[in-house]
Amino acid sequence: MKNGDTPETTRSLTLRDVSEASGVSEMTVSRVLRNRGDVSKETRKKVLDAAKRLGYVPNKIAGALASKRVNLVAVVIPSMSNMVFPEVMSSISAELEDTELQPVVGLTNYVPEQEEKVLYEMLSWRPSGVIVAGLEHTEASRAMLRNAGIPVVEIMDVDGEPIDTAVGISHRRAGRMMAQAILKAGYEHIGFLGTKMPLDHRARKRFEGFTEALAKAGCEIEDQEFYSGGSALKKGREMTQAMLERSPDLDFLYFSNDMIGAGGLLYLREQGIDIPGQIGLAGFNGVELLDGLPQQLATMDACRTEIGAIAARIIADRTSGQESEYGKRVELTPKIQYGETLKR
Amino acid sequence: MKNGDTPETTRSLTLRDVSEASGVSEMTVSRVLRNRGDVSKETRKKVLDAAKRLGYVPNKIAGALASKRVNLVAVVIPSMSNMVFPEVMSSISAELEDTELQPVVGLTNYVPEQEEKVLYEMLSWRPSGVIVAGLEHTEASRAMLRNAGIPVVEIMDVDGEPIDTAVGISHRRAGRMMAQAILKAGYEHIGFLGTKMPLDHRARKRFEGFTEALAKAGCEIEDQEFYSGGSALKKGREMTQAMLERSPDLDFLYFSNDMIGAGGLLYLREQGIDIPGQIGLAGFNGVELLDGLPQQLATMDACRTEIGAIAARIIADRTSGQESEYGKRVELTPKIQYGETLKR
DNA sequence: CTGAAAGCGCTAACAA
DNA sequence: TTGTTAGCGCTTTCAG
Repeated sequence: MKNGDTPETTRSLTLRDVSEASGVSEMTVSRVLRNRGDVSKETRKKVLDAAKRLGYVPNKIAGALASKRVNLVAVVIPSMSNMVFPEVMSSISAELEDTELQPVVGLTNYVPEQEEKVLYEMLSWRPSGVIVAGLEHTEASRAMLRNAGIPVVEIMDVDGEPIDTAVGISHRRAGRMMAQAILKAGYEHIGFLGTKMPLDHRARKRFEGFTEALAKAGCEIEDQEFYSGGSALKKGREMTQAMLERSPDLDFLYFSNDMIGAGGLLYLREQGIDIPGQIGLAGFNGVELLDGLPQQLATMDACRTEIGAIAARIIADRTSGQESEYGKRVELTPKIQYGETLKR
Repeated sequence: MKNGDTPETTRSLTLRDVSEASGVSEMTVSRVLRNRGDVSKETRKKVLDAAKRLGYVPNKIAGALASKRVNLVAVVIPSMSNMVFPEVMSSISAELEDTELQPVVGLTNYVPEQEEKVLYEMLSWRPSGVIVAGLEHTEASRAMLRNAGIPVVEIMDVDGEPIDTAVGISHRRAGRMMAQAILKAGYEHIGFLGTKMPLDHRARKRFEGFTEALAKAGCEIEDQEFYSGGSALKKGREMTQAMLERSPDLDFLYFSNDMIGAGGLLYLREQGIDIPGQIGLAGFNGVELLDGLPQQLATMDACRTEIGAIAARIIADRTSGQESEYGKRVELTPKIQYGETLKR
C-alpha cells in the first residue's frame, strides 16, 4: 500500500482489487455494488469506501457474460440529418430513463444492406430488444431479427407485415387524408415536390396514398419534382419557382416535408402571391420549427414522440416480463394541422 | 438433424454449435469468422456454410471479454435537440466508417451529474476511447476519464485545460471576433439575445468574449434577453420584438444561435426595417438551414464537421497504435460569414 | 449474512 | 493448418 492509491498501470481494476482492498470476498463486493441480497451495514460501507477510493468501475462486459443480461436496446434508424430521427431518439431515451435499459443507435443511411450489417453488429452485443425504423428489410435482416429471441419493434410505419410488433402511422393513409383535405378545400391543380429517395418507403407510401385518393376523385397530379441533397429550405424555394414557371396554373403544392414547404412558402410570399387563396401549401411532419414562420404551414403530425415512447415502453415491459398493454400493431392517427396555408 | 435448421429455443447459438455442425474445432471456427490466421479453403467454406445455415451471430460480449478489446467509442453530448450535436455525431460516424470502431452515444442534458453517470455507465463497457463535449466536468468525471487508460478527446471547445486532448474552437475568441466585426462595421448600440442556460459553457464563453471585446472599445451591451424552451424561430421573433419596443435605439442584435437569429430576421423584415442598414444582425453556428432565408444571416461557422472528424481520427489513430498527427490541443478557427445582415 | 466453486462464450498462447 | 488448454471478470448456485 505504500505507493499510494493511484494505479499507474493501464490495467483496469477488478472486483478482486476491491475485494482485497476491503478485506471482503469478491462475491460480497459484487453484491454490494449491485444492491443485491442482504449485506450488513458495515461490510457494505467497507466495500463502498474501497471502491470509491480506488476509483473502481465495474466491467459490464464480464457482468453481461456471466449473467446473460445486457441492458441495451438497439435503435436502428436511417440517419441523424433528418430532424425526425434525433427526435424519436430523444423520446426513446426519455422513456427508458427510469429503467435499466440504455438505447444504442445504429445508422443505415437508408441502405438495406447497411441496415443488415448494422443489425448483425448490434445483435452480436445481445441487446434486450431492438427498435428499427420501417417495415422493409432484407430477408436476412428479418431472419436475424426473428431468431434473435428478443422483442423487436418496427417504428414509424404500419403499412406492412411486422416481424414482431409495429408502432407508427399509416403513411398511405396520411397521404390520402391530405389529398382529401386539399380537394375538399376546392383546389384542383396540384403539384407535388419531394425528395429523390427511392429507398424512403414512408415517403413513397405517402405519395402513393396521395395520388390514389386524388385518382378516386378523378384528379391527377399535374406536375412533380424531386430533389436530393443541399439545404432543404433553399431547395424548396428553387423547386417552387421552377415548378410555377413551368406550370403556372397550379393552385396547390404538396411538399413531402416541412422544410421544403417552408422554402416554398417564403418564396411565394416574396412574389406577393396570396396564400392560401391563390395557391395553397402543405408539408409533412409537423416540425416545431414551423412556429415562427410568417405564416403557419399546413402539415400533418407524424406522431414521432409518441411512437418513440410507445416503442420504448413495449421493449421495457416485455423485458421485465410484464404483459404489455399494446398489441402487435399500434397505429397512431396523424392529424392535419391546417395552419394558414390550406383553406378549410 | 431431422427437425430442421430453425432453432426453436430462445438460447442463442454458440461457436460450439457451429463447430459441431461443421465438424471443425471451435478454435478454427473462431478463426474463420474473424479472418484470422491461415485456414484452408475447404474448412473455411464448411464453417461459413454452417454458420450461415444456422444463422449464427457471434457473441461480442464473450469475444470482448476474452480478447480485452472492445471496438466502441463512447460519445457523450448534451442533447439531440440542438441540431449541432446530431451533426457532429454524423461526422464521427462517417470518419469511423472504415475502421473497426463504432460510436455509442450518451446524453447529458447539460447536467454535470448526469454526465458523470453516463460516463460511468459507458466506461463500464470498457470502450476504446471517449469523445466528450466540452471541457467542464465534475471532478469525479475527470478522475474517471484520467484513470480509464484510454484516449479521451474533449470537443467543441478549447478554452480550458483538457484531460487528454481537446479539439474545437475558442468560443471566447469567436465572441471577440464577432464583436470586432460589428464595431468595425460602425454599429454602436448593441443588444444580445440568447438562451437561458447557465450550464452551456460555450455560449457563456462566447458572451464573455463578446462583451470583453466591446468593453475594450469602450462599448457596452445596451440590452439583453434570454429564453428557454419552445420553438427557437418563434422565440427569436418574440424576443426581437420585445427588445426593440424596449430599446428602440439599438442598431445591432447579436443572437446566440442561428435559429433565433432567423426568427429575428423574419420579424424585422416584416416590419419593413432595413437590414443591415438600420439594424444589423448576426447569429452563431452556420447551420445549413440558413441557405434559403430571404436574406442570408451573418453567422460564424463552429467547424462542427471538422471537429467530429478530427476527434474520431485521433481516437482511431491512437487505438491502432499509430502516432497521431494531432497534438494535445487542436484549435480550429471559425470564420465570420457576413451574409447580408452585417455591413462590412 | 458470507463465501467457494463453476462457468458464461469466446480468444491468446501454445502444442501438434 | 488445426486443436488444446487456460483463462478474461463477473454472477449463479449452493453451502456454510
